[in-house]
Amino acid sequence: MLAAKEFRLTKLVAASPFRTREEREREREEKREAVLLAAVRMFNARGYHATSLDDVAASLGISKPTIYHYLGNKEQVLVECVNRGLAMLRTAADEAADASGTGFDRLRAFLCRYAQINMDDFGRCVILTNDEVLSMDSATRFRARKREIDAVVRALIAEGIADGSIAPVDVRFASFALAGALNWPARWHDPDGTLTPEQVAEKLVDVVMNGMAPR
Amino acid sequence: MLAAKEFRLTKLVAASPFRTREEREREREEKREAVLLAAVRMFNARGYHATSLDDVAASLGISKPTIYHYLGNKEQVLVECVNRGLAMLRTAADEAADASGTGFDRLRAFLCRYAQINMDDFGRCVILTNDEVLSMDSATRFRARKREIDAVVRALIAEGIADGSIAPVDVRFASFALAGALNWPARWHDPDGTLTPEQVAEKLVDVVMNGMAPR
DNA sequence: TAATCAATATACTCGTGAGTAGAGGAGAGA
DNA sequence: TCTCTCCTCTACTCACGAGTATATTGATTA
Repeated sequence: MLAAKEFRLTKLVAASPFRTREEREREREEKREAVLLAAVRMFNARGYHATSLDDVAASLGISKPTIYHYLGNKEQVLVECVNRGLAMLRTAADEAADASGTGFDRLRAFLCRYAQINMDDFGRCVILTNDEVLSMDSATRFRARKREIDAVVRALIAEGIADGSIAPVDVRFASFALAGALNWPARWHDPDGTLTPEQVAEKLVDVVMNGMAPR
Repeated sequence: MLAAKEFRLTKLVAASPFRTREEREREREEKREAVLLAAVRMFNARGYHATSLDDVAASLGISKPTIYHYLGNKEQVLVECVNRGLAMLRTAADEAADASGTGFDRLRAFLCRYAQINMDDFGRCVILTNDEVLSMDSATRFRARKREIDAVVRALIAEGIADGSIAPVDVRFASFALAGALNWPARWHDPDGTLTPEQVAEKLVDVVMNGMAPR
């Protein structure tokens, strides 16, 4: 069995319709991910309540029970989507915490990444999902994970104030203002537009870091 | 008839259960407004789709057909709510356009008012309502009215840049960033919290106008 | 080769919520 | 007093969408 798989891996034979256990598991994963991607795009475009799993299934050319074969229920579909977005944010936050440089520079770098994630399919979903649509349980976990990200922003601001690279602003309100400014693209950014998420992020972060007042 | 009303207006008699035509019309208006207020609060708290008109009616101690007696359908309820919010914004925008002072000062004053409106019941509704929930027709009008407000923000920024009171920022992205930062309280502000909308608005505007960089 | 399992479909159930039909009661006006 | 209009209700209809029961097919395993 192992020999057969090794042989096939050498690509000496055409792709076989017979799958090994790993291949089947990988395919299952791929299908699950495809369902989530199709779902998150429709959730983002039309809203969670306005999107039926029949619609999602149709967009993939499958039927609703197939979705239920891969995911427990509609809420779990949404939860998996926001979890992917939250995971990206978490990674970015961890990198910011480990980075070196002034508070200002580290905050700036993190915010750029944060804004970019908010223009990703799964990242947008984190912003567009209101916790009222979730069950109490999921909503609690969701809020907790968002709070973790916010805590990192506040820590970075505080560090910047401590090292003198950031003006002595009100940390709480600064984090609210930054979050709002950088979450907003989740609602207006057009992925087909001329500007890439990187460019949009850069420009927004410039404005919010420097403010309006001439210096 | 007129004499009877005049007599009653002198408050020489106790309030009568018999209504004049004007009183009846005013009462009808009041009831309509009460429906809208109850509806917008539930829409804001639980989302438009998740709120049934049965719920709204129950919160007023009436039945659903009574709501239909005052308003055409569910979408019209929502449209009337956002129109009230948009009207407040429009008024604030007109005042800003007529005000005197530097671009910076006028922008600052307008943004404070803008942020406060976003913490009002009807103002929040403007932010929380995604145009996908509206019919194409209503959505088009909605977007157009929001664009008018945005145009005022951009004009104020441009004037500020012209008169030197505002740094030469990218007008488009500055307006996006400001809008995002000041719209966000619609999602997190707690009306029962310790800070009034005025205080919140003031603090947020401070942060976004001055930025993070030490000056 | 028989039994099993994975993937998918069709065709349901069932609850919910928008919107309506129609009745009743109460004040206004003739 | 009779009628009209306004307000409100109870009791529906109807569509939609979440979730399920069950059949089928093809591959896997014993």
